[in-house]
Formats: sequence, C-alpha cells, structure tokens
Amino acid sequence: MSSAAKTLELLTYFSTNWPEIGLSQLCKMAKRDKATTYRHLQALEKKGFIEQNPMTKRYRLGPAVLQLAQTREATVPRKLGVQAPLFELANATGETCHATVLSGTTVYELASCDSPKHGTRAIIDIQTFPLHATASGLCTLAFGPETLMEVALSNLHPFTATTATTAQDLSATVQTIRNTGFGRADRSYETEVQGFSAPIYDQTGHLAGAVSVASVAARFTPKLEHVIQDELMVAARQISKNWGGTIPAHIEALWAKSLTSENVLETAS
Amino acid sequence: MSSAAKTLELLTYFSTNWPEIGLSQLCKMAKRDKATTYRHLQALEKKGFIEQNPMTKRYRLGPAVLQLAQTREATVPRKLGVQAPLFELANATGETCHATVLSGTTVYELASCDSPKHGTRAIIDIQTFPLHATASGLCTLAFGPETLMEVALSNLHPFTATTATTAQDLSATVQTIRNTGFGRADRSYETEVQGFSAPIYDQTGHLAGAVSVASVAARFTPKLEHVIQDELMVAARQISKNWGGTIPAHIEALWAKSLTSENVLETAS
DNA sequence: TATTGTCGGTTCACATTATGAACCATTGTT
DNA sequence: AACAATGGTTCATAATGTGAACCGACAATA
Repeated sequence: MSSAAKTLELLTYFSTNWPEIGLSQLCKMAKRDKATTYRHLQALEKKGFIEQNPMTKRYRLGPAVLQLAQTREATVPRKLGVQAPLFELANATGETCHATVLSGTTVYELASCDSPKHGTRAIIDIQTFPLHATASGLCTLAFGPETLMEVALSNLHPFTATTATTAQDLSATVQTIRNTGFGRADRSYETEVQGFSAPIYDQTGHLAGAVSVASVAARFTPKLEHVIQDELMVAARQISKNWGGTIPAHIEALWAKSLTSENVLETAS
Repeated sequence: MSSAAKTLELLTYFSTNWPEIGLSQLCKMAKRDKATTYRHLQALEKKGFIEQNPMTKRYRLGPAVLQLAQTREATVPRKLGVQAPLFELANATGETCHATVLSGTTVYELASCDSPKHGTRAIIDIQTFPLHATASGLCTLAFGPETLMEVALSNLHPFTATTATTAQDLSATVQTIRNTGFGRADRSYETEVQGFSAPIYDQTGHLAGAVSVASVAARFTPKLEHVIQDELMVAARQISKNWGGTIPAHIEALWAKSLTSENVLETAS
C-alpha cells in the first residue's frame, strides 16, 4: 500500500462518535508505528485535513475537508437530489431510510432519514456499507459492475447468523436480487433488521447508488414489504431523475413483474 | 515534500470553477510527472476522495469528502456559528464579507456572504488567504501565533503595488494592526478593494480565525469605515461566542480606544 | 520522594517505495 | 496517412518511508 493511501486511511478513523484521536490511540487503531503515524498526521495537518486541538493535543478533522465537500456537492449534487425523495420514503414507510453511492468499489453512505417525524439526520456510525451483508451493498453488487464480486468475496465478514459467508451463498443471494429488482438483507447485517433496497442510476447509465429501507424485523409484515417495495420504486426513480439518469428498462420490467405477483398474492389473500 | 502531501495537494486543484480535471491537465497544473500523478490519483480514488467520470475519463472529487465534512462540522461547528453574524455583517455594511479559520499556519476561507440581498454563497475561487496581503491574513498574523511571521515572510508575493514585500513593510503593517485591533489591507490583494478584519477566538483562548469585510475602494468613505469597524466588532464578538470563546480584554481595549478616537474625528469634522 | 506508565514527539540505520523518461494504445484532427 | 492529443504502463534509479529505540513531560501510584 502506498504511503499516501496509508495517510488517507487515517482520516477514516475520525467519526462523529470519536471526533478527536490522540497519536498513540490512532497508532493502535491503524496498527502502525508511532513515528510513521506521526509523520502521516503531520502531512495531513500541513494540508489542513486535520488539526490539533491545542488543549488536548489530540487530532481532529480540519477545515480543508469542508472546502472539498463544498466543491463536490456543487459539482455533483448527490445529497441535494436525495433529500426530498428520502424524506418521502421515510414518511411513507415509517422506517429509517438510507441513500448510498458507489464510488470505485466502495458503497458510501450519503444520507439517512429517520421516519417519519424527524428530518434528514446526520450520518451516525457506519460510513461504508459491506457489499455482502447490507441491502444497499447487495443491490449494488447485483446491478453494479461485475468486478465488485471479487471485492465482496475478499471480505465475507459474518455479521450475523444469516450473513452470506460463502461464494455460493452470496451468488445465490445476488441472483435472487437480479430476479426481483430489489436488494434484500434478511437480518444479515444486524439481527432484527430487514433491509430492502433499490438501485439508482445517473447520467452515465450505470448504477450510481442505492436507496434502502431498514425495517425492524419485529414489526415486519408482508403488507409492509409491499409498501416498502412500492415506495422504493418511487424513490429510486425520483433520485435517478435528480441525478440525471433513469431506471433502465430491464429493472422496470422486474419491478412490474414483482408488483404483478404481489397483486396476485394480495387478491388471493 | 512527502508523497502523501503531494497526493493531498492534488485535491486542491478541484474547485467549483474547475470541477473535473483530466490526468494530463492535472500534471500541468501540479507540475509533476504523469506516472507520479497517475499513481497519486489511484490512491485518492481507492479511498473515495476522487472518482473518475466514466464518460469523460476525467477526475472529480469523490463521496469520501462529504463524510469527512459532515464529521468535521458535527465536531467543530464553525460554519454554523458563522452564518448568522456574517449575514448581519453583510447586511449592515453593504459589502461582501468573509469568515476565515486558521489551521496550522494556513488561513482558510470558511464562508462568504454577499450583501445585502444575496444570502450566504458558496466559496468561489480563493481557498486560502495569503497572510501578508489580505485583511484576514494580516489580522491573523497580528494576533495569531508568533511563528506565522516566518511563514508569511517566506512568501511575500506582490499581488498589487501596495502589497507589503519586505519584512520591514510587513512588520510595520502588523504593528499598526496590533495598535488598532483591526486588520486592514489597503488594495494590497486586489486593486480597488479595501479589506477590514477582526480576530475571532474560540474556547482555547487563542485566535481561531477572522471575520472581514471587502469594501470596494471606489465607494469607500471614512463614515463607511466607521460602520465597518463597528459591525466587525459585533460580528467578531458573536462568532467568538458561538465558537465557545470571547474577545480577549486587550483587543476589546484597543477597540474601545479606536472608537473614541473616531468619535473625536467625527465631532471635529 | 521515588516508581511506573503513558503521553506526544524525535532519531538514525535500513530497505521499501516513489520517481520519471520512454513507452504503448486509443482517439480525434488535419 | 501523419499528427497530436489523450489515459495508462514499464523499469532502472534514487529518494523517501520505516520502525526500534530513545527523550522529556506529565499523571497516577506507592
């Protein structure tokens, strides 16, 4: 790994829960030598990516990141295009919703919205979504570039008892998603949470991200599933539109089929 | 310069005016070898700091910066504490206002507000403020850590005819500021712009940034100067309060004196 | 007061890593 | 067809990164 990559990696240890980190602490987290870590921190500090709290001597994120974020959002207004549909989705489903973006081979959280009374809230803990265990990740895996599968297979961390941990399991899960048009994670990341997800597309015509609903398994019902899928389609279409893309025909076809079969179930019950 | 620093430096070339940059172009800007730049870009991309537009093959800032910014602002809500006072300042003075933060030895733009009809607007061009030529920079130099002077002296770029270009000039300018409590840049960064600035403090008790007014020299009058200084004090006090600090007594004393002498002038004229 | 542990930060011999001239493949222009 | 861009790759060279050991300061413990 390049020295630059190691340096950048240090930034990922800063989070809302842990905003200030001392040198020794950071060494432990990153499992690196103190001298090395110190030099990396120096580089980051010199460029304004971190700064040292003069009181505590600990490090925290610096002003440079604000500028970059401002430029990014002015260039590619992903967050802007996600706010309203995500709020609607949370409102309609009564569950917590997320929007994620795929960049390279990583699924990043972009925004999150609690339902239904709260507005869009700040990202709290998770910053990247595991490809093999979350609805967003699986959805991205199913409809994103083929090369993602290798990355996913290289890290099949078993979060829960139902997490896919073999290539066979994972490929079966992905296949199901490719057949239905919806990502689904049945308590595979957190016990007691069912995730549903739909793909988002931008002007390139490729998958750009995913929108998902995290439903508490306890209060989950087939009727709710129906509502979630329904609303996910609406949200995915709207966000794609806001991002300058459209849902590809083959996905729409899957969704149409899915709806039909659900209607059949509904009329049957 | 460390390889990590070089890598980070690439990020600064992305701006709202120039959001997407190709490999060759970036090489020219950074004056580096193509292979080197390419490897650096790879590192940045792998960590999500940039991404490649699949259409144009050009690079742009990635999603990772959004997360860092979110964490930074959640940790140290600088922007939040600046918005309202800056708007008031722009309103009251009728000029464009800026807030800057000092991080390490660099003065970063934090927010900017056009007057009086426009709201707070995005940062457009400048991202860091030269210490020796801008009101914010000079103010920071005057009331910030002593070590800044070395940094300032190492880069006395002559922006205009009145830019301080010698150690003597600069130290005289700084001395004046230390006597008045206000940073001032008389067409030393842009011809036709008079800058005024006041220091901001946070909970550490040290200077944390500056708030400034960029006044068009053409429509500048002693009366306007009075208004600007008056409003700068209000803004600096409020922002310092929002950042958990207060204006130190010696600065307040300078301001009080400055006001008195102005009143004398006023009654005399 | 002496001891111990931890902190942020520094040194220097060692070797991994970065570097850039020259190269290739592709695309659009003249 | 020749040319000039582009993004991307190779490999010998050399600069840069690395980490065990060290330092001084501070805090808790005995």
